[in-house]
Amino acid sequence: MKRTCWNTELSIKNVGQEVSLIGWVSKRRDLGSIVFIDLRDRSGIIQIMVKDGIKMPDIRNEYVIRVEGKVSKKDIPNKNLKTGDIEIIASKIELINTANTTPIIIDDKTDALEDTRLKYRYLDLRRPMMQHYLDVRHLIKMTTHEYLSKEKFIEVETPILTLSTPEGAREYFVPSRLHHGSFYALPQSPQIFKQLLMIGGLERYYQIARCFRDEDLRADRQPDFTQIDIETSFLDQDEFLTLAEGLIEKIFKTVINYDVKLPLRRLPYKEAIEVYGSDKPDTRFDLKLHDCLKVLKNCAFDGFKDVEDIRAIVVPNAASETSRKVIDELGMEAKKFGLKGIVVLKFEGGALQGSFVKFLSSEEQSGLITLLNLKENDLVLLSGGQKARVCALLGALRTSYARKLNLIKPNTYDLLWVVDFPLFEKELDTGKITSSHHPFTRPRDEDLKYLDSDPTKVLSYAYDIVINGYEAGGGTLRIYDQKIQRKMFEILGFSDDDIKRKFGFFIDAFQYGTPPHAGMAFGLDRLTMILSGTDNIRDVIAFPKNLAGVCPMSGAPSTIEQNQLDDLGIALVK
RNA sequence: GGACCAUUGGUGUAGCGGUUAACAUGUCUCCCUGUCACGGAGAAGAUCACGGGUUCGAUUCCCGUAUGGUCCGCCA
Repeated sequence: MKRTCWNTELSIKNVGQEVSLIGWVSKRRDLGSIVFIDLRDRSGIIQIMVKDGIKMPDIRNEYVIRVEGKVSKKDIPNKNLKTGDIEIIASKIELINTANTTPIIIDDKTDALEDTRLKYRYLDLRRPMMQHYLDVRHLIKMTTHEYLSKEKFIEVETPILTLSTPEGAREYFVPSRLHHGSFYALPQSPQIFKQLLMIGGLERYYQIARCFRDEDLRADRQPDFTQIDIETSFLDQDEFLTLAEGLIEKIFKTVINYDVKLPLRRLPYKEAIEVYGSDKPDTRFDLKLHDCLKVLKNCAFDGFKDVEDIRAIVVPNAASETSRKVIDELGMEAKKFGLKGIVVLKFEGGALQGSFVKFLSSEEQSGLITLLNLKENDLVLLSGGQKARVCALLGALRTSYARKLNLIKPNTYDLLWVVDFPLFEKELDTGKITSSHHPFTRPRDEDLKYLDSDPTKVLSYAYDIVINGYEAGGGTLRIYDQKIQRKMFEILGFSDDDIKRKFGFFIDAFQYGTPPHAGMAFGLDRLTMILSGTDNIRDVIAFPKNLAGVCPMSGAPSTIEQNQLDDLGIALVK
C-alpha cells in the first residue's frame, strides 16, 4: 500500500509536497460542499480537506482510508494538534475498510468506564493516551537493554514451566499431561534460576521477565506482570545499588527528561515504618508520624493501658472541617487495620478539643501540644496498639490526607532506597516466623551473632527502591555460605526432607564454588505507571485482567472440555 | 475470607414512593464553502442489573444474588 510517511512526520516544511497517508477516520466535519476529515494513525492526527468535486466514498468514524493529496499551509492554525499549521488538500480518497459504530468514543476524553474499555480493549488501544503508555513502556525496556548491555549484562530467558517452590506468593499451576498428578508452576520470579546463572558463571544477567502470582489483585497489582530482573556476582551492596541507580537515572532521563539526583537517599526500614508508617513511604510530602508513647502511656484512657505503641499524625488546617461522619469513617478505617479505634483531637482556641480530652491531665495535654507543635485548627489522629498496626493505619491515613489536601505537587518524583529490612518477620496473629524477603537473603554480617539467640533482631542485606510511594523494585544480597543457608532453613522450620524435596538441586549447586551474588527486580509495570502518570496498572498493560482476575475481553479463565481434562488425568470436584 | 461504594438508551450521567424517566454524547436523515469539541433542523434508541419483600403503587425503600471498582487480609 502506498504510504509516503506517517501523519505527524509532516510539518510546515513539507508544504507543496504530494503525499499519501493511511489511517483511521477520527472525525468527519461535513460543511456541505467542503468536508474536513481528522485522519489518525499511530503518530497522531492530521486534517484532510476535501473540496467539492473530489469523489469521496461514504466516510464514517473509524473507517480505514488512504488519502492522496498536497500538503498545504493553514490560514488559522489549530494549536491543539501537532500538525495544526498544515492540512492535506485531498486529490483522491480510497476506502480500505468500513467499521461499525464503536461502543466507546475513540478519544482521550472518552467517557467510557474502564470495564467497557477493557471489553473492547482493541478499540481502547486506539486512543492516543493508551498508545503513549505503551510507548513509555517500550522506551523503558529499550533503555534497560541498552544500559545493561553496556554494563556487560546479558539477557537470558528462564523457563516459564518450572518447579513449584514453597514460601512466598501462591503459585499458578499447569498440569502435566505426560505425568498425571504432577504440575509445573509458573514462576513468581526467576529467583532460583538467576542465582543458578551466577553459579553458572554468567556474572551479570538480566531479563525482562514475566512473573505470575496467584494472589488477590489491586489497582497496582496484576497476577501476570513483568519485571526487569537483574543478578550480579562479586558486588557488595553499595556497588550494586550504584549500578541499579544508574539504570533508574538513565530511564528517567530518557523517558521524561528528568534528572534524578544520585546517590539516592537510603532510609532504614525501621525509620520508614516509625516515621512514615510504611516500608514504601511517599516522601513527596511531610505529615510524619510522632511517637507519643512517653507522653500518653500513663493517661487515664483504658485503651492505651500497656500498649506497645502510641503514635499520631497532625493534619494541618483540617480540624474545622472534620465532621462527626468523618470521625466515624476514621474509626472504621482503624478497624480495618485490626485496631480498636482511633482518637480524634482538634486544636482549637489554643486548646485540645474532643471527647478524649477528659482522659488527659493538663500536663499530658501540654506535653502533647508541645510534642506535636500544634497550631490553630490542626487535626490530631492518635492511635495505640501493636506497633505494626498503629504505623500501618497512620501511614495509610497520612497518604489519604495528603491526596485530599493536595499536598503532593504534580510532576515531582521522590526516589529513595529503603534498606536494612529485618531478615524475618513475625506474623501478627500467629507469631510464626517467616522470611521477610525470601530464605536466600543474606543476613548482615554484624547481626549474625543474633541468628541463634533472637533471629527477629537480625537485619538483612535487602533493599527496595521506592518512588512516589510505590515499591518500584527490590532485591537482596544472597547467601552463598552453605552453613548460613542451612541455619536459615532451620530457623524457618524446614526439615531436611523439605529442603531436599523443595530446593534439593538448588542447595546442591551451592557446593561447587558459588560466587557472592546479589540482585533485584524492578516492576516494569509500576515504573511505567509512575513515568506516565497513571495510578492504574491496567492502563500500562495492553491486555490486563480486572480485579477478579478475569480478562473482560476474552473471558479468560474458562472451563475446558471433558476430553481435555481426561488428557490431563484431572477430575473436577463438585 | 472481609469492608465500603456503584449498576438507569450504544456510551457517560441526572432523577424520584405515582414522571410522557431528564441531560450530554454517539447514531440516522436533511441543510450548510473554512471547520477543527463545527453549526442548524428533525428522528430513532431504556424490561431503570437480576430475584424476592414492604406498599394501593417500587426504577426509587428493604433483603438476597450477580457484575464492576477501591481497600483490608494476602502479595518471600
